[in-house]
Amino acid sequence: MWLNSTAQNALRAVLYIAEHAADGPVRVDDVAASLDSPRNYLSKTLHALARAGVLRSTRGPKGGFQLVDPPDRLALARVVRPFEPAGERRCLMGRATCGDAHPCQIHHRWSRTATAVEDFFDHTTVADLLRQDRRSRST
Amino acid sequence: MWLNSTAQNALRAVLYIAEHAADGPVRVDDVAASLDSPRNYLSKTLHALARAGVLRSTRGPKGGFQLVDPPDRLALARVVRPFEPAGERRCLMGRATCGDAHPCQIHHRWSRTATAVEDFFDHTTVADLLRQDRRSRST
DNA sequence: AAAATTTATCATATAATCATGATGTTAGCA
DNA sequence: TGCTAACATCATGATTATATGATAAATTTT
Repeated sequence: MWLNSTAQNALRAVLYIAEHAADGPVRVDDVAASLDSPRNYLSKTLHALARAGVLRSTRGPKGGFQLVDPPDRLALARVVRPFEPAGERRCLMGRATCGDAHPCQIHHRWSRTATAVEDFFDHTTVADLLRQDRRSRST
Repeated sequence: MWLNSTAQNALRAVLYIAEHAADGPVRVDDVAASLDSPRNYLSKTLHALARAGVLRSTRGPKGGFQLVDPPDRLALARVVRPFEPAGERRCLMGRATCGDAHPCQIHHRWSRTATAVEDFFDHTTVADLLRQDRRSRST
């Protein structure tokens, strides 16, 4: 499960930036090297996060990317959402009409699980990632 | 969330076949018409389910697809698994090394949610879909 | 003002997913 | 045997996701 690779990179990049926040703006090249991820593609990804209000970018020497909000105010949902397909529906079987009003056969049962996942992304913050025991960290 | 469209079609197709099991084998053309899904692509999908032991196909007149097992013995996981990317890992951020031994920063927290999703697919059966109130059914 | 550093963007390439149309293969039946 | 109904498969195309390389634009430093 089940994030696409762009969203996964976004999470890892934001985490890296948060970890290095003390040193000022973090350059794309540093993030890319750390994640072993293609530079220009990552640049596009970070730019998308800037448009989404998650990161702030500054150009020129000493430039780079910074978090807009403190880590405990940054839910993972905000990092991940810009990379989800546009009008994604929640129906397990992809029925266009499915919803609380016209539920498909599995709607209610699936809703409980789907809500659990959404809650995870809404209530887990970047601060939760930073709090982890450093011994179990890997880049 | 967030099955790819092939897996969604597979679920809908299996459900349709289960609903029409009494009439004998169900033809691809009937399933395709009911789902408004491309015939040949669906054929490939159903064939994959046959290879996976979920469906049995018979050719020639009066042929079509049937469930191999009764609906209450058919977990959604079996229907969906053939259409998941091959060696999918469970790490939220896609780290190759992440696991119970070398957990990433979010591993334990995410594991609880991921397990809930896996349990849903393992323990929900096609029979659960058939049991639904017919008034709330839509094809 | 010029040079250096850094993000932004464009054009293009590659791979995977999704889809279509044509043709092959199997099985029942007259 | 030959016809027909049905699944199986092949060749190809379209779309989207992922990636690369070149260039533009902005900012700081000298």
